[in-house]
Amino acid sequence: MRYSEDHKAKTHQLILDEAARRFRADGVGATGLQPLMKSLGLTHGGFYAHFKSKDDLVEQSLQHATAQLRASLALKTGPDAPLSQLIETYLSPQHRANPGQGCPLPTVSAELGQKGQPSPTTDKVINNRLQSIASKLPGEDAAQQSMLVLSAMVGALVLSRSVSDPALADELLENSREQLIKLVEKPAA
Amino acid sequence: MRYSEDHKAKTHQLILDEAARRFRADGVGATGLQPLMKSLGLTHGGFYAHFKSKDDLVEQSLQHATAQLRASLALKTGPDAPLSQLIETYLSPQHRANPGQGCPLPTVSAELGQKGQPSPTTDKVINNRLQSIASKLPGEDAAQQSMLVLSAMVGALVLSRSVSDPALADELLENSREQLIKLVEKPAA
DNA sequence: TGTACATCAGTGAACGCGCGTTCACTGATGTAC
DNA sequence: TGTACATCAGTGAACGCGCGTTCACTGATGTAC
Repeated sequence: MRYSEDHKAKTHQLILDEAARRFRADGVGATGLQPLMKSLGLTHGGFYAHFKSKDDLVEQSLQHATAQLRASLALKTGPDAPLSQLIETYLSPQHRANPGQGCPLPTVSAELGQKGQPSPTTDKVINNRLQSIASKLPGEDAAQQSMLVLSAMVGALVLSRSVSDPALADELLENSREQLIKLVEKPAA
Repeated sequence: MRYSEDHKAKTHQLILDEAARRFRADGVGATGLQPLMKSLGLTHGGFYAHFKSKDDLVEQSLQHATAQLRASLALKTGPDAPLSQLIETYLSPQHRANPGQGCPLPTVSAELGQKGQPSPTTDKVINNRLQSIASKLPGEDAAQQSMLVLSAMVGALVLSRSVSDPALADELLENSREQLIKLVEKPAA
């Protein structure tokens, strides 16, 4: 059957949306193309009309997730929001509970890095975040400090999601958040 | 063939050693039991004389890695070494380059957490680390601060390993290390 | 306006592959007599 | 001391399964005449 002009582009976006969500929520390795396509009401064979390979989809999903996230962040908090607000959002229970809609660094990027297949897109995402953080930090070593801040943000999310005791998960998230905010508001001399 | 009395225990340890290394270096999902046993000169069928399942091996490997790490850390740095030394070791190029011998939190625990199958052993490892860090921190909120410190340590390692540009990987590791040491030596009021 | 043809997103069977797990079997050595 | 038997760590074929990928095919719609 032949479809309307923009039909293929729409399907392409549907696959990308769902893949970006699943890759972050369940992991790249644990996400099969067959179940993915089936959940969209499609058969798996058609996948290769849209993407060259699974690796291609992973790469595009990573970029897609980044673009989505930037857009949604721009809505919630303006570009000149204070750093504490960014930390508050990043280390929120909502973000922890919804990896599929969240930052790909603790999920997709970490998984690719562990496999020894890091993507240059991860570098871009990190550099972007670092710039954004550094621009909100006072002092001469804002660039250096921004790396510590980003590490703490990603690490707290990873740890909070790795733990089996919900109380410990909450503590890790809350204390990291509060201590980090305290740090960026009262930087050490 | 029948073997000497302690032969089975030795084989058990060999499997555990190699599994603990591979799970951290390559990931749990990417480590097959067949290649694992073959690399030890054994056939895969014999695996189930030693472990109930792959999940059982994962759990035991996580505990094994933790015990190994505690022993090697006790050798390198005494229990009353300053926090800066612990950070220096954790965020060293050596640790980043050798996940198979390193801390399981950024590797195995993170992977299990992402899959939604966190192990209580992870909780124990984290609690242990937090206590060790907090005991070396001054001030009343040492327990709260220790969570930020551990988050930063794990996050810096994860990010540094996720990046494709070696220069950026070095920067992330070095700056996180230096800024974190600066923080714990000159805590904010 | 009506008919023949081209297009191409999507179909679904099939491919080889590696996975975790099972199981009947092997055979060198320890034990019993 | 010599022989028959029990033990059991390790063997290797086989199981069903889901994976990524390929490919000949379908059929509704747009285009050409």
